Amino acid sequence: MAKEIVNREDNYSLWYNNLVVKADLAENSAVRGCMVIKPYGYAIWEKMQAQLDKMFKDSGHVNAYFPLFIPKSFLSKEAEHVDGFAKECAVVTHHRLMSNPDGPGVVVDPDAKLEEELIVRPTSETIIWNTYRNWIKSYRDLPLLVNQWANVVRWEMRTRLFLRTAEFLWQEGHTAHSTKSEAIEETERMVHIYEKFAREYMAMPVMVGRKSQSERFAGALDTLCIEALMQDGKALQAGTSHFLGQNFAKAFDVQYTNKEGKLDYVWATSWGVSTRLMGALIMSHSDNNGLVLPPKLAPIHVVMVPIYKSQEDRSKILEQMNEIKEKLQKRGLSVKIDDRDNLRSGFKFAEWELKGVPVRIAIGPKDMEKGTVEIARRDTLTKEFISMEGVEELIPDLLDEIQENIYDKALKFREKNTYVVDSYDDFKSKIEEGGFLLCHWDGTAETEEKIKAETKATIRFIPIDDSYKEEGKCIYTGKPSGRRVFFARAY
RNA sequence: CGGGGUGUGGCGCAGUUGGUAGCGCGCUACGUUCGGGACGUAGAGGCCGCCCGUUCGAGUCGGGUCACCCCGACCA
Repeated sequence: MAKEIVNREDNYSLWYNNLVVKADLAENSAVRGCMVIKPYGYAIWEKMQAQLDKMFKDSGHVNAYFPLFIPKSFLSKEAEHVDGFAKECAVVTHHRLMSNPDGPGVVVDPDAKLEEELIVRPTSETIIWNTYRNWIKSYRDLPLLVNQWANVVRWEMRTRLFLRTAEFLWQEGHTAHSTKSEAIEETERMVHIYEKFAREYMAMPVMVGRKSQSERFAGALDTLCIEALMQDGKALQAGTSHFLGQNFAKAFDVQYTNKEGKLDYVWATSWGVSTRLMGALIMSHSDNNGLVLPPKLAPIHVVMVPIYKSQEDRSKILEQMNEIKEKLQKRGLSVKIDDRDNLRSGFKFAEWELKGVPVRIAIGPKDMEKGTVEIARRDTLTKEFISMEGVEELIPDLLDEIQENIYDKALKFREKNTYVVDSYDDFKSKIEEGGFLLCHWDGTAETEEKIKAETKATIRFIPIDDSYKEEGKCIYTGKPSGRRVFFARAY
């Protein structure tokens, strides 16, 4: 299955390291597991950002910014929360350096020790809720719907490019509501916005579900998620939305006066997606020729490659290309003419395929004679000659078609790799092939833990869709179960 | 944090019994090429991850350390 199409081992460097979207891991020894996102890769992130930001604002949210440093005492105010993050925190202890009295270089000035250590935010619930205490006094201040675009640091034991870097970029929404039901609605609204973004923009089909208790966010009462299946058969959590109950309001004493004039704690949610989405994008669509970018997120929609022998031909063709480029730009497309004179066209074809540009237009002397252009699609790797006249009218439709085709392909892949499994023996053999396994589970953390220990598979999510409700028996214990859940090995 | 592996020009690698480094790609210049990753000629580019040790002499041997990759435990 998956491994025949794309072998992750082989393509890892092709997709990430050799490439464009590539992130060099920083060579400085002090910076562990961080990434440098090159301009082309960052352009993809900017596109994602712009679209998500629009979707947040369209649903009533606003942006704000909170400090990078969190006083250590803040983190310990919510017991479960600190348990979840304590093991992966970067801690600031001093605020000054001095020249080394015993030799060259600089050392930390021992006199500059901070009275209270600062934690580099692994997530911002604590510092934000500490601020919300002063922002929320009345029911008229609610709901408070704030999002932050930021970087966070989690000192993970093991890092992996894009999927789990020590520092990553993300957005984190933190909302406050006067009622429990309103907060739950918000939690659901946001996970569906993520689902829509993944489907419509990333061309990535995702399942919406609920995390089991053991996979829940530290400090949350409920965690909803979007979960995608990568081409190597492993699942990837691509975004989460948490219902935090009144945990943080109580920990930071955020109370408001309700319509009846009584004090009450507010209800909270938080939700986020990160640069992990770029890993998801790459691993969902790429093939052995490199990246395949969905047109809606591609920094360059159309690349134009001239083919020529003489400088005369070259300038004629480039002139023609500029005309087409202008027409395409008027339709809102991003177009690149690859006019580099030192490279052959074949090399350029391969290079732009590696970068995942959805459409390539090549024009040579023969085209100039016949009035045609060669159009190549990145998703299917097919080429055809069409009339130069009116090409600008066809390209937008073609891009839409590519966007759709990439989605369909990913959806078919997931459907083909989702299995209904009713016995534990079957489970153990199927899990080796990868994919989602849809099984009955008795609902206990013990069973989940045992299955994980024996097979490395975890419950990715409990579907919230009622169509998965059905009476059955747990594949492990045989105890009764009211619905099927999705198991997979995950990143 | 445990197990395994790797650190040598920008990238990918070689380097024998220890004797101050080589190949391919890329880069620069010139020429010939140009419809799917061109070729020739001439060049430039390296405190061999870092520290300590053994030795007359260390890329090579020993110890330590840091980083990265893979497999676990942990996690977005």
